[in-house]
Amino acid sequence: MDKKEFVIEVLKRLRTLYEPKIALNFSNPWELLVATILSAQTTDERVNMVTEKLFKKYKTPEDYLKVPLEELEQDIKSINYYRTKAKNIRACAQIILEKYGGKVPDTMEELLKLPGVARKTANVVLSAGYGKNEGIVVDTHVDRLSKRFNLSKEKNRDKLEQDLMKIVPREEWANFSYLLIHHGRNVCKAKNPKCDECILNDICPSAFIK
DNA sequence: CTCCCGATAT
DNA sequence: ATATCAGGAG
Repeated sequence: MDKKEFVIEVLKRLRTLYEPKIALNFSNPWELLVATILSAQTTDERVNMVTEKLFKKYKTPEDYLKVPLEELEQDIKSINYYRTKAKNIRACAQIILEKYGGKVPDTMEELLKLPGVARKTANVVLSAGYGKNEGIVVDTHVDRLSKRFNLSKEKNRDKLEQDLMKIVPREEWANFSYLLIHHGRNVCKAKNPKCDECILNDICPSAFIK
């Protein structure tokens, strides 16, 4: 089984366990952008707890600029790096209003110009927000599982993404990321992977070796 | 490579 | 008390 066949089989099996959907709650691209900025180094579940209240108070980019920065900080206080993230969200709101007429950009190039947005965040917005497959979301789970699957040895996230883009069929890019993220959180954990109960343990090159 | 930083599990 | 979680900027 080569890498491409391996990926197809992995997707087929993981689909029986999880929905290939992002775990973040949102109702439009702007909310998705805010949620994704908040999700850096933070679990999606915690982000959802915060955004449930946040999105009732703040609807549009303008709403984030109406209140003092300190107020926004308090509203996201239970999130990691809340000061940096509050500042980035406000700066994004400002730029999106001034440069993009209030609409979140739908291209990689423009998204990467936003503060607090690198390829991971941009790929989430493009795939989950706009249904575009410009790249593959590579977070810590996709990074770790790709290496355990021997799909790439790249340490550099951007280069790892390039490797994956050559192996995974384009129409599956989004599914690949979200299925691996779910499996990484539940079974193929960073520290103590549950290989004994993993649906992939008969084909995984790293099964049972630690 | 350092800084940003809180919640939850153990 | 300490480990774990899990991106981006400078």
